[in-house]
Amino acid sequence: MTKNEIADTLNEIATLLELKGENPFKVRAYQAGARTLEAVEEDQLAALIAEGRLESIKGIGEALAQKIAELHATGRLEFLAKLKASVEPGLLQMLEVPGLGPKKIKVLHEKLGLKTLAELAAACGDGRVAALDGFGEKSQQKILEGIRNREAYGKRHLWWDAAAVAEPIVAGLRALPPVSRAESAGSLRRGLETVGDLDFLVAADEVGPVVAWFCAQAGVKEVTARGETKASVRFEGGLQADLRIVPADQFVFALHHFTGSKDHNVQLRQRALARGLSMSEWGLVPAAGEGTAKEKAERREGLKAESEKELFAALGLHFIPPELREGLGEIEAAEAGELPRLVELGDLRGAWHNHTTASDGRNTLAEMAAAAEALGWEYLGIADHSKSSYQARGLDEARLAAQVAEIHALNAAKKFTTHIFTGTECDILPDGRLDFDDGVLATLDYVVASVHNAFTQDEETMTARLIRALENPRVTMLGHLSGRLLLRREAYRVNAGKVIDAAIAHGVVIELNASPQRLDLDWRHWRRAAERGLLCAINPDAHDTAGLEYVRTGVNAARKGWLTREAVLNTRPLAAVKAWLQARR
DNA sequence: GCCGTTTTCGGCCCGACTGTTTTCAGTCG
Repeated sequence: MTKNEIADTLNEIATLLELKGENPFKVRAYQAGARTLEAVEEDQLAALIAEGRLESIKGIGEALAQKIAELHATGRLEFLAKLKASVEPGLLQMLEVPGLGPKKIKVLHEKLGLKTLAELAAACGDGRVAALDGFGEKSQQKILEGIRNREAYGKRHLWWDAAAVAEPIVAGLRALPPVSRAESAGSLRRGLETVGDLDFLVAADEVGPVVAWFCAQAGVKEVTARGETKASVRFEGGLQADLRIVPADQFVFALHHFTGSKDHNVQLRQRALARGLSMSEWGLVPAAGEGTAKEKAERREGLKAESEKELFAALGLHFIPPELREGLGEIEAAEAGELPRLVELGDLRGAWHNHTTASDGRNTLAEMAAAAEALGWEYLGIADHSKSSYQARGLDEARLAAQVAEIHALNAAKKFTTHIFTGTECDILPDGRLDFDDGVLATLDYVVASVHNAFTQDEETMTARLIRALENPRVTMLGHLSGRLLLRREAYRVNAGKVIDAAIAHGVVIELNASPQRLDLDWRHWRRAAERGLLCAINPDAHDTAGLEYVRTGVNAARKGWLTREAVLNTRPLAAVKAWLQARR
């Protein structure tokens, strides 16, 4: 196991112990051990284990050292297996309900004998929860809402998670002998922030082996449909996937159809009709004449298209990238030849909002720098939390100064080709002041300002708070403007339009936080904001080396927001970025 | 479970907010 996987395991133990009502300091010892481990470099960990010197690390004693060594060597832990077996799995799910923590769950379990979310919902429904000591009407209502939200949200999945499932499937389909083409379609292909189910489209001259492979994949829990041209399966995680198999000459039409969106398709079909054509998943055929579109397509009366580009061209349009197909004016723009040249993943040369083990990150500064170099980035910004974010081990002035010195030394040593910028993710305090004073901020290359507390302020207060922060000339960019967590937490109340106006007025960048669960500021704002001069930074908000790759979802969202390379600061080369930051100081 | 010239037990431990409470416990970031 890697150090971060071991740390995950220690945290899992902590959660289980907490649910069992263990000594809270023991729980904290496991959590502290996990954090300590993250701050160790991977090869250093292997050496410490080999030399039996794990216990020389502060925070790791005899018990943790033994468990870490066992996990490192075998990836398994008997202690954890037993612990897991002794805790009802339903109780772990209850932890995901907002407002429920280990203490309350323990009470619900012991006093009412509740073991599952369904039982909990029922107990809320008939008032048994409100009657418990320490609970009341409001708690009961909040729990019920939480469970219902969870059910509603549970139908969708983060794009990142869905893509991780879909990509090996597309690769697997393409490797099958009868398959000439395979793509995923639907909202996944359009790069939407959440995905309902997966759609796969295949061109193949033989159906049987493709359906058989699809239904027999690892992770398939249930085959819900299995027909001549179509199959549906459900995976362990609840994700549903549909497979459609078409003849090669229908592939392009079907791909376009199943990519959607519905609005886009409706508009495009209207356009086709106005030109005497009928468009469907079967093909693009003359609207008049004998038979349905399907029959005409089968008689090969329609357009032959090898690519979507040809399909759009037949309707007098430039190619519309899938991300833009939301029925929000892309057809008009394609007709006028005014589609933007959208930013691409390969345009990015770095990013700013990233964490290290100094605050709540899980990889050290050197590990993050090495990972950025491996991605070919010219620069990497380090923006660890500021002191008020106590829970994230935010840095105070002294620790920040030490980190700045460490970064300067790293740059001077030229160990990595990637230049490291010094920054902070500075808390915006409830009144709009910043967590560090200007003198401290002036020692940094840049400042990301973000809200991490007092989420319940009213819209006017929150808007004024953000604008006050933007008025500080030391602020370079605004972090995750709305604070939303997709499928988990709504945005706080804020007038995004006014905040965007203020950012433009003060020359402050707004980040497109590319963390798969944030994608904040939402792509729906970007087109108009960028037209009015707002500059974007696609920031991964990485908390470990793998997290740097979140820029991929960020680019999806940026493309959905019609952003060009010019609108995104981190497409600029190092020298240009240095000059830009210098000019703002 | 970890730590220690307070050295083998007793302390470890942020602050705001919410909802439940007559003074606080639990949750959350």
